[in-house]
Amino acid sequence: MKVTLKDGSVIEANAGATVLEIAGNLSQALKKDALAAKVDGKVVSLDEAIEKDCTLEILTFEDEEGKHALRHTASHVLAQAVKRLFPSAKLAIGPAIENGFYYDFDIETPFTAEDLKTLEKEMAKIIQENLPVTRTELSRADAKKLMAEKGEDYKVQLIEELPEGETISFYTQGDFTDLCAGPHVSSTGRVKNIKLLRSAGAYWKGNEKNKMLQRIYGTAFYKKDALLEYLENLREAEKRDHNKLGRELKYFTTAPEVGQGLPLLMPKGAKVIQIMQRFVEDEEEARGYQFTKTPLMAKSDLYKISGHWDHYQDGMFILGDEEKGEEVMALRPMTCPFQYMIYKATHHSYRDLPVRLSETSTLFRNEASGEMHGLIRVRQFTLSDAHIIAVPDQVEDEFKGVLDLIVYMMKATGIENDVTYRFSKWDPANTEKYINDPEGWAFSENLMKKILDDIGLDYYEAKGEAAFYGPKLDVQFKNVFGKEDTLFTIQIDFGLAERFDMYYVDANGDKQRPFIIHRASLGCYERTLAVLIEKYAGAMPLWLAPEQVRFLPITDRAIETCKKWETIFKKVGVRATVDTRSEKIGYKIRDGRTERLPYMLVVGDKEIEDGNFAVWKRGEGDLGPKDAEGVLKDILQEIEDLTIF
RNA sequence: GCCAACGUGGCUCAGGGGUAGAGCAGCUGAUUCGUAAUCAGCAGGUCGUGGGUUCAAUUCCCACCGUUGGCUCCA
Repeated sequence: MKVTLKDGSVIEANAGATVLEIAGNLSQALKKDALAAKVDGKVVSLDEAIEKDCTLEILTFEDEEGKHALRHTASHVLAQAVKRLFPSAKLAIGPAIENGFYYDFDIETPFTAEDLKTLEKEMAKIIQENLPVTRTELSRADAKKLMAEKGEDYKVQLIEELPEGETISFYTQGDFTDLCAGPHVSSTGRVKNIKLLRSAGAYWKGNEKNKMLQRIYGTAFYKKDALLEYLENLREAEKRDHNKLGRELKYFTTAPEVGQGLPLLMPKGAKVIQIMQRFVEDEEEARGYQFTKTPLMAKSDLYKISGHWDHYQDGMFILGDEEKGEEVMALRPMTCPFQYMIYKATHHSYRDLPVRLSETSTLFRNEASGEMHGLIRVRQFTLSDAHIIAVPDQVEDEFKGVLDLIVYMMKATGIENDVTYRFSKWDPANTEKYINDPEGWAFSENLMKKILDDIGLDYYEAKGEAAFYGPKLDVQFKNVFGKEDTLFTIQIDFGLAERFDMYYVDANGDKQRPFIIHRASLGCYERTLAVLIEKYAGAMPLWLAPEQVRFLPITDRAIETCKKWETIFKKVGVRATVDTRSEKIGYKIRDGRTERLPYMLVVGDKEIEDGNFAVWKRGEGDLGPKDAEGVLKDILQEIEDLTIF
């Protein structure tokens, strides 16, 4: 039998030889690090017997699939440890995930932090035992019988749900057997470096109507150094956590009396948001948007038309009790219906379209109490919102124009390489959540797909992530904990024009339904601020820095000169202050560094004499004395360079 | 909303059944200083809130509120 290797070379092997045996002929190093293999493109365990000619690729921890196999086995080791220490626990599922693995258990009492330590020790034992991991296949009936005998109700359910004809396989290590498609590494001894990270509740099948299971998250690495480095990186990343740093640097705070999800933006945070807002509004105006200012609340009637009353009521703050005969109002969770009323207030010819209505819009959403997170998930936020009402022919160009605007905003804030694009589609099975109009969905999703492919955007598709009225292109960002959130979004809405009876008059004098694009250009400012704090570890780009320049007088004699320059800097739009405290220069520098100031300009007797500043620049340190006028010019130039492309 | 952990002065934390401590920040005074913390003094907390157990609770128990991570949801 001929086995073709990754490098194209062909080796002879006996039919029925296992991958490991074949690999053994290759090189000791590769054999030692081998975790799994790819045979004809299919990932398999190393004990897989090969019967006929094939291509073979050995997978190590360097390969995604190898990493996956190791971590998947680690999750089985965890499950085995749980079954040993908590025999009554029932197994649900335990996959490898991006940076590790988890396993869900149904257990009477949730795991404590202590339990995790004990489990980790038990896992170490199982690893020490170096149990071979073996695969067996069973018929559907036998598989069900086996799991039912063991009382593994969840596994029985999983088997029942497997499609007809699917191979049903089990993996066994010592006294532990689990339903699993595999592949796995060859023995528990291969899983060397594990760490359990946390326990958490998780609903069976991710549905909150189902029972809550106990999930344990962990990670595993092939090399110990890599594990330690990963854990260290986690700690480092968390130092950039906007929720900690943003408070320390006085961007925002919260107060229990004000409420959950209602952050208070302090002067520095408010300043950054103001800068972004001005930037966005100026840019949008230049790109043909018109601005509106609409009410923060409306009668329930409006939301009944829009569909929010049916699809989004849980997410709204509702005022007034209908049963008491009061008028029922709701704080707005979205801007759309308000801007639609503006559109409807005028008759529109096809010649008027597209109409681009923008609004810096404060919205209210009643998030579940466990959901709030710093500035990223809040109950009140301000969105750089807009709706483009267009004739069908214009949708493509408008969509591309919006994407161009968003990319422009990302370049200005420097985050264009930190995002991923998600094409969010509906889930036909979930008629509760979505407008049930399969034709409309098909049309708008195809249209969006065509546009995305046309642009050549690198995106992935996600079912069940659409808005209730149409598909979305979401620009996703991961925070320091690896949690992903939507930063910007472009949505094609095929449903609401009909509901609101919005129309334009076409060339034949007939009424036609327009398409509507919903979009956010720089997202919601609170969230964007959070992202910037994490991205830059609090050191805002110069043009966004709430304080750009601080003058540091060395003695009181220099205060007057500093104040004079402060006025000059401010006059040309540079945000400058003077540190007039009677402290040593080292103390003031230290303070400025902690606050991540972009520039500190030190002024002493020498500088006054020579008309200089001793320049301290963030990231570069002490640059020595420079001509005062020249410094101002350079700073102004730098600010301009950052925002003009 | 659900699961877990946590809640001590503005911040970071120590302590622990007998009614609280440090550093930083703040204030006052002195110092006028050359690139990551000048010195001294002062002030600041009914230990998240409310119940319960106890002779006694900040410490133990319960509930609520809040914070953090996860689930569901989502800009």
